[in-house]
Amino acid sequence: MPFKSLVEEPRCQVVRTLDVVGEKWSLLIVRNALRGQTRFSEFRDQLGIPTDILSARLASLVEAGILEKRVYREEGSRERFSYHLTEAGRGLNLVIAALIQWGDEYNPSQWGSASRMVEVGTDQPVTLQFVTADSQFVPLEEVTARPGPASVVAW
Amino acid sequence: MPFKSLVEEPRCQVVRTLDVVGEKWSLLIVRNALRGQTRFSEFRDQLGIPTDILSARLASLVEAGILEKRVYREEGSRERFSYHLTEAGRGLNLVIAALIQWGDEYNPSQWGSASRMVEVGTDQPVTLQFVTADSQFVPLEEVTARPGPASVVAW
DNA sequence: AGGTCTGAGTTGGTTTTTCCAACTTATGTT
DNA sequence: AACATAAGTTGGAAAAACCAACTCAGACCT
Repeated sequence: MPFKSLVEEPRCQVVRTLDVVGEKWSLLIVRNALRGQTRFSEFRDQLGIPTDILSARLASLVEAGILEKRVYREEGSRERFSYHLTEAGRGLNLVIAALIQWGDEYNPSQWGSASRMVEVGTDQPVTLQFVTADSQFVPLEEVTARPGPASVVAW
Repeated sequence: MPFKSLVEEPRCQVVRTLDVVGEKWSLLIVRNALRGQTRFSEFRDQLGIPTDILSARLASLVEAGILEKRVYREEGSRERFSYHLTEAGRGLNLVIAALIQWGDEYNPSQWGSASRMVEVGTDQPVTLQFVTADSQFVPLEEVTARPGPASVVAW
């Protein structure tokens, strides 16, 4: 657990979120889960992650409420476990999409994009935009962070 | 450098982006830079990061084109270095905003939000939304990833 | 000229994570 | 009974992070 303090929950959302998904491999597991993968062996084979780390990450993602551990049984097999995204886990496609979009824009690969975000029904590509409450688009350069209610002295 | 391979640049944007900002502390340095911090001592004091790690991260962020190292001289001091976001670095406020928004929604603090994203001129709060090419909003659950041009077998 | 201060690091040694390969466990099949 | 398989565990090596102490180069003071 990279940034967690035992005495006090960190105030900053960035820190709190990175507590949950900032460890190595965590977001990649979530990304693969968003692609529909649910099993230990799928994550292991697709990501090439060491199995002890995978085991630890799955446990901490379950504990963080991002994955849910379920029992399944395949024809002629014993019971096994699978891992399914919760609503909070599915919410992380916001973060994944941001990483994809930044990578496409500022760190493109010579081979083009490996994945695109699309609307499920229509397969139309979608992008992330900053939007005000009255649905006005705001360019990225015109957006900044300000201290909110929970900021006491520093952020 | 967490995920980098020397023989081949990874195809997936998520992996490529995490190569650059996935190490511990990197995104927090960027976040503080977005708040206007530029100096070694500011990052050190605000983040509480070990100085050798800070030194290494600043160097790798410079190398990745996210920060730019500049010389400055204060009244009655010798020349020193400061670190300024490049355009690519400023683009990371997309990622920071996604982390903040996810944290607010799925992992809220009892003290409320420590920071809000706002439009610079008006201070109106902004949120990240998925949008199609013809400016239609798409709810998060209706968005998924699909393989793009650079995906050969797996993603 | 010598001593002190300050920002920005570097260095050496310890602790924590990650990695890797080999092993285990609980079934179900042959 | 022997073998196969998914889902892990375990032990030891390598890498990364952490911490405290130290350096370095100019500015400033006496």
